[in-house]
Amino acid sequence: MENSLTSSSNKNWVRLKPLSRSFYERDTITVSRELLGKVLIVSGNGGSGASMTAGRIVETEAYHGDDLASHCSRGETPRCAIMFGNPGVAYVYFIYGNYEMLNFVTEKKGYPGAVLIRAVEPVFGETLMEKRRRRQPRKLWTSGPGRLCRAMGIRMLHNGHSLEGPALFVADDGQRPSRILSSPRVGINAAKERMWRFFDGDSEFV
DNA sequence: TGAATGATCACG
DNA sequence: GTGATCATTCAT
Repeated sequence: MENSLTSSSNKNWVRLKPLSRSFYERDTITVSRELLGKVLIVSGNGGSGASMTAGRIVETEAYHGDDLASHCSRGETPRCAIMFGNPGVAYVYFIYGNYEMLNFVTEKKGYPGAVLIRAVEPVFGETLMEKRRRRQPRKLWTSGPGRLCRAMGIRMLHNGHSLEGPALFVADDGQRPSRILSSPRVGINAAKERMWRFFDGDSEFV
């Protein structure tokens, strides 16, 4: 017998299909909201063995071209060039000398947009997440953009990687948050009036 | 509350 | 080349 919510079988998550490019090729704010409740699935361990982790997205932030807080607010630079490119691609950057941040490129090619993934709830591969997050309590495994990248093995090598699978993708398993809330973005000084942080109001991981 | 830690970008 | 800044995290 398998319970779809509690089973630890890989197959439940592996069988999920990646959302297609068209999901991402839309308004960044729409994509930010619709990503809540979807499942992020990451496979591979930098060549050092098989691994898979999965987490339900519970917190996102929108960034786009007409936005003083965006990396692309002053036009195209080497780092943010990927935001001008194809949607449905990972934009990963390294910051504060320590942390990777995972984003998904949105909007039509030529207009820069991305969604920052700020928190997920672990749903698969928790043993591996715990190991990667060394002794931290469960709630600190994936609550925060740097933490979730650590827990799920997301590195700079994922920058530019397609989100149409199989190494890194998002899938819809039918679950949706019952309450979506919004607020100003975290750690941002510019454009504070924009309520472009979206989160699951019932999640303990935000 | 502040240190850690290194890539990025604007400037010249 | 230089220095200020940074979509953070963790320990004090």
